[in-house]
Amino acid sequence: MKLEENLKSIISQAFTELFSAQLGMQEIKLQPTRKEFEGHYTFVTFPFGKLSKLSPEQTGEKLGEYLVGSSDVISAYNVVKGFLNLTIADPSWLQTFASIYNNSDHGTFPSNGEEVMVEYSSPNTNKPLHLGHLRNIFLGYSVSEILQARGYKVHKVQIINDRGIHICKSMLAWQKFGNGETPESAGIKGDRLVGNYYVEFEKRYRQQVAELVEQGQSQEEVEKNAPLLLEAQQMLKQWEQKDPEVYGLWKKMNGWVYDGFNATYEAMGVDFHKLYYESDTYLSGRDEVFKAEKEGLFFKKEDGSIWVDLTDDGLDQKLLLRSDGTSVYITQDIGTAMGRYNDFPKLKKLIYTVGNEQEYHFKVLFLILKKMGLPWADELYHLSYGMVDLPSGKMKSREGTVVDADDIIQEMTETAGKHTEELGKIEGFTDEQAQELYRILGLGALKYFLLKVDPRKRMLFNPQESIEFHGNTGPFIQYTHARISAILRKAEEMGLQFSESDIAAVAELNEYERNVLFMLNDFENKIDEAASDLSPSVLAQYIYDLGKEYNKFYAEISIFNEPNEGLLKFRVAFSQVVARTIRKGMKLLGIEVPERM
RNA sequence: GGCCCCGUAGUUCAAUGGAUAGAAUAGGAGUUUCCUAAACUCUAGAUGCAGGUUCGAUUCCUGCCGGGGCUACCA
Repeated sequence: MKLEENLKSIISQAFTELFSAQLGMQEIKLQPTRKEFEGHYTFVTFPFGKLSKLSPEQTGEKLGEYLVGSSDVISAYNVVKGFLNLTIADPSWLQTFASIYNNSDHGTFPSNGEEVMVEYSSPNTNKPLHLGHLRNIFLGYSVSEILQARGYKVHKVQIINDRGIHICKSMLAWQKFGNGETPESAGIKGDRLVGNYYVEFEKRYRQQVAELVEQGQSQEEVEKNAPLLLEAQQMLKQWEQKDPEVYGLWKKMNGWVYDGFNATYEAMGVDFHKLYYESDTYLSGRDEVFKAEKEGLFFKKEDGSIWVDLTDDGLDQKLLLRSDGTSVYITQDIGTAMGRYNDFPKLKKLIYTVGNEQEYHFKVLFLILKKMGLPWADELYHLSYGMVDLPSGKMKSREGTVVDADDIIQEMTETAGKHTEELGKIEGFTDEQAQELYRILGLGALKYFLLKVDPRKRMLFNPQESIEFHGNTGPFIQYTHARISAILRKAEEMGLQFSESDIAAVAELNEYERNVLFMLNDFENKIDEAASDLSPSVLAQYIYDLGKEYNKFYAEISIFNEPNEGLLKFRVAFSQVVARTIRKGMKLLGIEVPERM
């Protein structure tokens, strides 16, 4: 039985015997004892005065006395006000350690038979990926990993916004202002090439608008009627009619973009099981809306446009189909959601990883689907995250303050290389090994930085200072792992083999060992918490704390100076479990961990 | 205007209604004969304001002040 379960059942039993009161295991909450007090687990007695008919202090005393007397799991207790602090006996810790050591699946839950879909990334094809996408991508990937460890079957998907006026703008600019260059001929990534033409279009368009305004036309008028814009709109119509030339160009340029995106995804170490393309789905949802309108769920205005009225739910009226019968964004989303439950009928949850500026959109979407009576509408979830700000404020493409994803990954890698070389850490590394290490460190720093913050909150990213490699960072954890790996290598050379009987040689644990064992024992709880909150930050903080505590142990204890061979073996095995837990935890954040650095 | 989110050390972030509000950085002082000093040990420093709910509030409620977002027949 797990340590905490065991404690809870003993407490429950104590209530029955001492106070003739029934207290279910679920009502018993244990929290880690604060550092400044003696003990490991704390039971708060304030709420149970009614059951014990005693003051909180007296309740604590009675319970503590009973617990120490009736079980050898608890070796001591103390009461401070309404807090009963319980000290776990070393043999119980050692027993806990043995069971974790022997369970190589520690940190992986058995399958729960449920399927979930996580949508993330979902870029437009007219712009390269930027810092904001990175938060999205790392978050979506990590959440997927966490849910999988928690026992779900996870489908990672993205929807690619591959059609629309924006891509036509890039295409038009490439046709009119380009020289027929390709990613190969220009020597740049395809997504950036296409993005450059989008920027080119916007530049020329603004130029044209300015010229026309100068000639006396009104700004508002011109913005809608500038010849360049009309041309782009014409192109979109041709695309919709599958005009061979336009369609061919669209395929070609999107192909470039996908090659570019894939290179970036690969560099980031993320993947997808299935891609949805908006060009396949943009017509879906229309029929359903028509149907629902006939059933009276939606209403039609005189001009023929179809709307949903959400004023009863505290929201507005929302357009679903234009007067000409064409779809808007949300109509497509209705269709794609239905399509997904069609593709995967067993889906339990559908999670959309999308920035919090779209909270209103998803609120409306989910409400509409619910009104349409879809049984799974309650299982839709918007995994909303805050923007990534720069010290200069918000990223704005117009002001050229957007931080490009490829650039930042490269910068981080270079910074990692610089630090590593300064510290003289790459002795014995080949060039390839060194480059690989820099990649792992740079990417690890970046991922950890973006994931350690509560996803819902807006956060600040300072590219100038780059990312610190000290303190609460990815490289700190990676470093800890590399240190432990060195110990394990040495232990292997010495031929040290831990077996459970070595535990007998451990007379007493030290403070660090107890703290670390407490945390190791808590690993699965943290995964569970991260999975139910859909928040990798919980886990990131946990791994950092674990690494920090181990570093204290490391600074204090000279493992190989230990004359007691059983104790030595225990400490090696202990280190081994910490390393394993760090690796597993970091994997759930999508972060690789080196053996040496 | 309406709706939503956020205000915590100089800075970046923590804290299922629980104890003396934690870390990390930056500042000050230390620790390398020994398993990797990207480490460790001291030290100094914070809940926007005003009420309420209760044994107890950073957390829940109300008002105010500050910051951001959404509120398109764009995607």
